[in-house]
Amino acid sequence: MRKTRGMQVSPTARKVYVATSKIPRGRVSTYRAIAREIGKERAARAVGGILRSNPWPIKVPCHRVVKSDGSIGGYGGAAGAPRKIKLLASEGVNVRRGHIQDFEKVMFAEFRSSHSSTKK
DNA sequence: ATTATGGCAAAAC
DNA sequence: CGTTTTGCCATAA
Repeated sequence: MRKTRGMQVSPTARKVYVATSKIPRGRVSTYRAIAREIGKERAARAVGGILRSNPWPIKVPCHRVVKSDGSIGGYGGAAGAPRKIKLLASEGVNVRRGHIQDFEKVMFAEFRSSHSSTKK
């Protein structure tokens, strides 16, 4: 993502937004997967909090982030869920009874280019 | 600095 | 499957 003049977020938040932006259209990822990607495996909850105050609702597709059990998760307030479902549906991801259909197939977690960087 | 609060998760029932 | 703990971490107040 390009740097936005005058807008600054904490380093953690920045990583979250960057990772989220990598989720392709028609796929979804999870709060936990993102937490792992940013190097804080147990910060799934914090990731949710960060996405909640997403400064770039369009550039950062926070609607593509769901819970690790495939259930829909939140979006905006309690009234946001239906909106999230609709957005996903418009990208080809369907939701039934509160969870993502074929979750395992649309799940995305390969943020880093596949060449395993086992060490750094 | 300290406390409270979540767009969560895993385990225990 | 569902609900209830318990743990975790970044924010907001």
